Amino acid sequence: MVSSADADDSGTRILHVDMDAFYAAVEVLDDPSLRGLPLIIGSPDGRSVVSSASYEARRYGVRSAMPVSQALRLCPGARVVPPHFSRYQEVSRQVMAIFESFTPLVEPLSVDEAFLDVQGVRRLWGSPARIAGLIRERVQAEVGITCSVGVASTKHVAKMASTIAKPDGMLVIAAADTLDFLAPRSVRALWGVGPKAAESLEARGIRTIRDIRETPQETLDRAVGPALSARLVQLARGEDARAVDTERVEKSIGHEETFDQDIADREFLRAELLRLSDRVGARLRRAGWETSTVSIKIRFADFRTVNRSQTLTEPTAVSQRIGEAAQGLFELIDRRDPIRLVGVRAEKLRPAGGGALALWDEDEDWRKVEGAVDEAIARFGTATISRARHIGRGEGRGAARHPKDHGVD
DNA sequence: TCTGGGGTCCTGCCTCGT
DNA sequence: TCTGACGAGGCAGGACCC
Repeated sequence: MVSSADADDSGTRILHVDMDAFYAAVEVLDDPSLRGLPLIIGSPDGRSVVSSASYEARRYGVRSAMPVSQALRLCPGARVVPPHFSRYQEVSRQVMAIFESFTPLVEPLSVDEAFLDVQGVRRLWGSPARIAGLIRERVQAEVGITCSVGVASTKHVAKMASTIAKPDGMLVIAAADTLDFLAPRSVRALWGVGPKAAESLEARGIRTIRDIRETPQETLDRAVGPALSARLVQLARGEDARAVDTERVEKSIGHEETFDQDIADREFLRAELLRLSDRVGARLRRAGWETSTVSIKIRFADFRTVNRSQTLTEPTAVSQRIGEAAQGLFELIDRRDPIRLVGVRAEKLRPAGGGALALWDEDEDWRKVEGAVDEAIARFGTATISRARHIGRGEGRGAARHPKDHGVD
């Protein structure tokens, strides 16, 4: 589906750009002999699931997150290609650079999609619909793969539009058309409605977004809980005040691994926890973070999953201490059955070295300082206000930072 | 049939301090 | 000194997203 560049885009400012079957497209880019074939990106053996599938494979019912074995039963002629994540990252950087050449307000959601706010660059590039067209052309010409774009007044509607536009399409929803666009669509199309929430809503006769608008709040609360129901009502009304956020920070870092076969050997499992802790610690140190909460995840052969977490007496980025905590948590689990997955995660991150600081400059507006303090407290539970000798450009608005980074007085 | 790995967010329960 | 109410925070589980 392709809206024209002169489609009515009045009241729009948000673009959602989504690469089409991204992993499969990159594999075709690197090996043109794969073009036109049904492709499944995933490990051919073990317990892998489909990470991505070409549109040729999707025609057979192959979907992401489906076990590869099941996908091969649906599409026996498919080629299974192991994923090359570092290569996807590399192509992703190329694509994001194109987005950023149009507007600095780019919020990557994952390797293959991003929100763009183009309100401020209309005089430079033209209307949002025209910018969407230009982006599609440049991604195709410079990277060699296709993308789909949704253009709308809010993030949520832009994302819905890009989904409908797929593959290799573009859909523009003028602000005045938002409610009509939303009304007949399934509740499943709303952000945050997965299989469980959809089942609960449909059991109450709530099937479309129009139904959500017409259902009393108490009924929705009972169906999906107060937090989600409040969000759904807003989205169903076309209200979504979320701005394009260019500075999202990760809140946890973890690694997990599913074994080819279930494992009961405790020593082996303890060693695996140490190995995963080592990877987590290395990532923390690279990012300059410490963790104050370590959690482990254990999934048994029957798929029952348990989590155990512990708040540390001292925050750390030392792999050995994370590993000791992980092993200690593992010993708290009484069940001794074979295990299919173990994971280690570092939560409640803060800058390494201990100081959660809200920095401010001589000439900065005090309201900005207040914002920085709020943010530091929200993230780290504490904030120290310090005057910085120098804060470089582009290092983050009101971000909490460690004194060593800035030469604080 | 057989369910990855990386995350975020919400809910409910429990404990602890005031 | 004891007791109950209440809020904050830790912890566990689960839904959801890509």
